[in-house]
Amino acid sequence: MERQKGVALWRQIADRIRASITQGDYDATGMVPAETQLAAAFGVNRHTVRSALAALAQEGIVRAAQGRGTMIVRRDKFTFPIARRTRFTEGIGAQARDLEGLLLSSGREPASEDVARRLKLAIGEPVIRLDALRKADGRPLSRTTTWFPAERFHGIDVAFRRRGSITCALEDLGVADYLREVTEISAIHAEPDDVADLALTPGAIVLVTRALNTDMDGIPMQYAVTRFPADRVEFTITN
Amino acid sequence: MERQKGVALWRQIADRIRASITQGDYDATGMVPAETQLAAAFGVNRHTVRSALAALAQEGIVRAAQGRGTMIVRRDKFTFPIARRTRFTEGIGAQARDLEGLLLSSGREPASEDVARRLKLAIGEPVIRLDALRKADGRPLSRTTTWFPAERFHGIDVAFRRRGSITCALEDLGVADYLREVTEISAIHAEPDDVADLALTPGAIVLVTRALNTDMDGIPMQYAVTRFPADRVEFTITN
DNA sequence: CAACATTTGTGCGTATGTATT
DNA sequence: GAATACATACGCACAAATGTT
Repeated sequence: MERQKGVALWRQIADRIRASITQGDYDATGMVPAETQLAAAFGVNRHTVRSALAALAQEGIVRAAQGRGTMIVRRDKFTFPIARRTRFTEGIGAQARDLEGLLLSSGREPASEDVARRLKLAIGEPVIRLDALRKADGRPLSRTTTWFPAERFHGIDVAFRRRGSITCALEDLGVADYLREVTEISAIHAEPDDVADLALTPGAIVLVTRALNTDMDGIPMQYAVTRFPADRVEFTITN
Repeated sequence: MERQKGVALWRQIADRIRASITQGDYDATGMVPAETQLAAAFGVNRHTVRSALAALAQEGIVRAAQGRGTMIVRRDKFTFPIARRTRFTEGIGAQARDLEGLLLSSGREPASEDVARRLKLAIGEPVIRLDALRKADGRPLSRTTTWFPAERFHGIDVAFRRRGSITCALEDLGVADYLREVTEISAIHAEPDDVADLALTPGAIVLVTRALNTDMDGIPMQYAVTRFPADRVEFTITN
């Protein structure tokens, strides 16, 4: 391996491996050669190859598995539409064969500063919190924490557990329709909880949405913070 | 350092340093202690500390500088509104003291498959491409590549260079108003170009928007792919 | 200006642990 | 169980950047 001036060896190697992957050199096996082989091929120490592979893993291009090797990752994304009538289940609907919504936990709690501000409640007023995980074709697709004013939406947790969908649960509570008022989107690195819940690798990207839904009269109804694995989801806003 | 079963040492150390940072232990200097000091404090090898710091750097919490140390990063985000009338300059407007738009390069070229589809042109029809960098208060805020149908928008490159804003440039070409038809949002790890253009570190997150603007008659006018540093920007969609 | 100490960056060698085949 | 392959951790050495003397 020739040393380019000023560019670390492991970076050069990462670039070359990335190029080989996109060029399809490893398509036969779908795997990158073993670290020892790469080290020999490039004439560097195995640690140097590991630095390169770590960078690629962090980019989500490859995924190393202890004892098996380093696999090349290829997956396409779900498109999640964001509009005035945003519905999770309908939105993803046709893109997956199988959708499920799991209620992880729920509870009644006093509204935090953030939740109170969004739902236009006083701080400390009771809200119902739902923690839900949504899966598409068996793979985690989102992790939502959502809050409802407690008095108006008593029983929403039971309804959600039964129906597996917020929209359906709200129907059961007599809410025929609702609107998405505002959505905030940001992106961060996966935190330990995300790694666990969304089956991500540390360093993966999580898209975070903060959404406020109102009833047809414009009264705040639901505030939801949802975390999506960025390698499996993208958003579409149609105006 | 006690070894927890099944959790790598460097992860435990990363968690402890992160906790110390959020707790404000290092606020006096705004820096993390030197690697050798941390290694001694935790009773581990310097490489182990480096793994931990690398993870934190990758999360954007710290930033290491050769010869100086590892600084704690603290910054807040610009909010970029996405709506039917989305205008970059107006959108960021009040949030920055100083906004500038730089034309990096421009040219006339045949429409690629992607560009042609979005602009509803035939593949190969001439389009004008603009590469622009936007800065807020001297810091790169976005990197846009945008395409216009060549015949209708002849001279847009000159106009943009003069005005530093797409909206103003379009005004000069007689386009008083336009609408955002659709916006796609995804998030990826920074690529080498992003690192250079947006002054990011490798491993940072880039928010990518793909937007189609039409004129008031709904005719596709501009297709833009914009890359934002995720640590400096978030999006708001108001329905 | 030069010399020096400090601090992070890179790379190699070695050893051991752990998961998979 | 044995072989293979990735994961973690330590130790050493030197390079490169920075700040100080």
